[in-house]
Amino acid sequence: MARHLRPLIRGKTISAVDVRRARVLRPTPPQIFCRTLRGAKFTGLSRRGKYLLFQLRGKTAGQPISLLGHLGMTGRIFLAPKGRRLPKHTAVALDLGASRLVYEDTRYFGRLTLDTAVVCRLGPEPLEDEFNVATFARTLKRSRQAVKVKLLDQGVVAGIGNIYASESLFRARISPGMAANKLTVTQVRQLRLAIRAVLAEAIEFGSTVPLNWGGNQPDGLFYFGRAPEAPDFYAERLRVYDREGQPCPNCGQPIKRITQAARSTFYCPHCQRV
DNA sequence: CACCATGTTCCTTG
DNA sequence: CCAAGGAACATGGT
Repeated sequence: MARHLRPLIRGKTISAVDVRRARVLRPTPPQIFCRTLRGAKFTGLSRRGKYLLFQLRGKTAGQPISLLGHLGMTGRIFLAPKGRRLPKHTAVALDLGASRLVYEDTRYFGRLTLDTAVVCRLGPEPLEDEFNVATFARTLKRSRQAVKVKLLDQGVVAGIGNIYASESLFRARISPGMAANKLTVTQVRQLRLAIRAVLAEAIEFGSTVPLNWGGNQPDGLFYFGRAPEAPDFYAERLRVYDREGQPCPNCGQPIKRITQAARSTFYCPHCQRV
């Protein structure tokens, strides 16, 4: 998403701010949000974990502004022509001249805010050098929680959600119920590599999906891999997630579904025994 | 009607 | 102080 949007918004100036659901700005007050962004210019866009970090320069003093975005479970951010009708669950629309940057979110779980405090609580970036075996092992040693549940903790390593937690453990052949502090160093090493491979592949997949939703596109959520326009070979992209009862791609035994911390976990009981 | 859903944060309990 | 579990948030799909 960051790679897709970066070139589209760079250099664009916000001429008007339309907030339709103030909830997604939390905790920034709507007034502050609008006043800060009106007249500001986009200078860059980066990502940290699941967060998008928009960089801008303010209207009056050209002061640097950080705008933080999170898509929650159902959020989408896209550029649409000004004339087009906004989708039903549009939370914020930023006027950029001929086009608009639209943030829409059916469930309004996501955020678009000036408060960037959450990013300093995030663990290492999984694809950077800071995510190393020593740190990862030390963090896991401190917890008796099931490793699957621990992977959802963004303070351990940033950016793994419920889908890729199951996928990573399957790839590492580790049982999701295993206590985090019981993993051997070999398993920690395998898990780290699995996480990297799974996420790198997911980003690669994302780059093949057209993200130019304009409200008239299918409701594809690109990271779920169900966008109808996605290339065919990605149908098999997720090996265990949402595949209860289907044969394991390794051994053919049926994939199981269990509940951990009130979330679904999918795994192969044969391939992931320890 | 019941149950499920890609995420985070707050509250309670230990 | 921390860990862990559960509810809450809000809407839509099956």
